[in-house]
Amino acid sequence: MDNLDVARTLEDLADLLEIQGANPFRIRAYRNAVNTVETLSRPLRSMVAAGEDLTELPAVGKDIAAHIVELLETGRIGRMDEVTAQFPRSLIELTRLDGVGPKKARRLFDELGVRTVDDLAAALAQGKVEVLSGFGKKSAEKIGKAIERHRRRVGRFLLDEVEQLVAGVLDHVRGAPGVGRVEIAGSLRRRKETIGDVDLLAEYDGDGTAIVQHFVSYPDAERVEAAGGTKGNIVLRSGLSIDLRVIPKRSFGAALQYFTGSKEHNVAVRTRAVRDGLRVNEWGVFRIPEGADPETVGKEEGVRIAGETEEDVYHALGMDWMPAELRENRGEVEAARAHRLPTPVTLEDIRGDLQMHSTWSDGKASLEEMARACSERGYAYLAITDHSQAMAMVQGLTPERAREQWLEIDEVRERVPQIAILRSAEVDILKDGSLDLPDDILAELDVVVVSVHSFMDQDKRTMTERVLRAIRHPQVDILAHPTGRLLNRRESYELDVEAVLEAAAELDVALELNANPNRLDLSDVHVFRAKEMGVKVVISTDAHSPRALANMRYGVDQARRGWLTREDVLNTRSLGDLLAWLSRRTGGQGR
DNA sequence: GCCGTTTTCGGCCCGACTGTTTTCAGTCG
Repeated sequence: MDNLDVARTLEDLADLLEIQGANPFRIRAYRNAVNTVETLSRPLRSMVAAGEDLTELPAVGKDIAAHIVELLETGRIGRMDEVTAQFPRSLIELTRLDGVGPKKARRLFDELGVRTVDDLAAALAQGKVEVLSGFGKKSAEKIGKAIERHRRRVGRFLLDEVEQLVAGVLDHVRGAPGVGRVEIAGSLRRRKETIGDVDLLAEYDGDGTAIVQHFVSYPDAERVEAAGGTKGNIVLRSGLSIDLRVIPKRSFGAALQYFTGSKEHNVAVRTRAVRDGLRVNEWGVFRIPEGADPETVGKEEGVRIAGETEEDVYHALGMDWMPAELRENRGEVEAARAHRLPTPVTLEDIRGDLQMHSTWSDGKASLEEMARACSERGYAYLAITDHSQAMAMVQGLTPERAREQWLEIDEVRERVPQIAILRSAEVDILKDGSLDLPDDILAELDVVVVSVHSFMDQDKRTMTERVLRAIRHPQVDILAHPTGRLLNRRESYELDVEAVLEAAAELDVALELNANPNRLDLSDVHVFRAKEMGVKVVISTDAHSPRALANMRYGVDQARRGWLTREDVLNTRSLGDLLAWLSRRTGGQGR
């Protein structure tokens, strides 16, 4: 049971309490605790084992701390059992349907005995839903469509997919008559690894109905869900839902701040503002007059002190502006007030790419083409990391073929002298943690990258020991895609990431942040933890073609979400500094 | 249920849209 399991359980409990109709503030307390647990970099299990007091954690008090301890020790929470005796856990899934929240889920259960999405589909088919008071024909129709969508959609969208889908919509909205700035907000602006739906903002002074109408006329929109004077929503054929808000110029910064989120970040910002006698909403920052009842004060009443730009909004609250990637309520609000925000690494800081494949294994382009493509990107160095022999299906390198490849590297070095080509390989970590190439070959590589590609179903202890053994090998420099996850497709293998990070810190082995948008492995939370523990991170594309070298930016985005600065990322270093690090164990010899 | 520069009780972020209402509840972000 890791932190995410704990978070999921507490979240389920919050959802069930909401269906039960519990005090909304109690429900919020649970959700706040979920956020703490989700973004906690250290394992709760080891904190409990070390006898640490969980109530020290933000939003975790006596009761929730006890729930967590109980869950870790027994695998259950008594409070949860009480609630599920009354309301089945499957009701939570109902609330995931668009248009169905906790109140409707409860009424469907109480009045129709609906327990699952399938039950609900059956009840709809029998016409039982539309006759319930408060539901009606349109609601029933909407829920039916939500069920279809729910069944079709397996996961959230990947960043690169969303970018392609949104590009056309952006162009379309920018063509609306009289529209000013058009910006992306939401999780897409925060560069989250997966995206649920997209938020766009358009600047326009006046009645926004015409802009919204233009937006919802987008040719690839399969459905229009909403179209009012300030907001519209369309769903593309792919199932991606896109919101557009029309915002007057004086409020554009406040709206951008608000709709960028995250929700947790905004709650923290607004709570902060309330203490200073300010009200923050998507229309601006307002000073509420002394003695006024906040309940009766309108949305734009009081003295406007900010709103046109995001910078103004943060400054009005005594905070520094921060990049959107930091806005996850992981301490950035406090850091912004203390003027201690990190300066996140940028794409321009990257000096080289330390994982890519060529036609020597499963890459699509020759070694020379990859080198030239890296040079065109302005890099100072690259490492060619073809697979090792265990990956026989992709013609992984045997020791003999590795030596042949080095001859070609020598030739390409002469033809492409403007960039340093490092000898490397993505060496398989075999079942028992030994490496897939002999030591004499490893000794002649400039960079040794290791990774797991087989026996991914090993239990946690075995897998962790396997990886630890591999990185203890004195020639190893980088552990690639450390958890093996594929977003929306494959969970990470069982691995004690904390133990691996500890060992990596001690051994001075770097961990890769794989920039492929399907992987983004490490996660932002793991990246954050790596930084805390002083582990170096390498951002690599794992490119199998020149084109895929452009994925570097997704890795940089993820690194920024993990608060990494230029200094934390190994491949921002100059070639000389990188080589110096690579020879850390041989005392500057060889290479 | 949590929390404290309003500190151990009494607060807790805020607004838009939809559908079913006849003044508002529910959902969403």
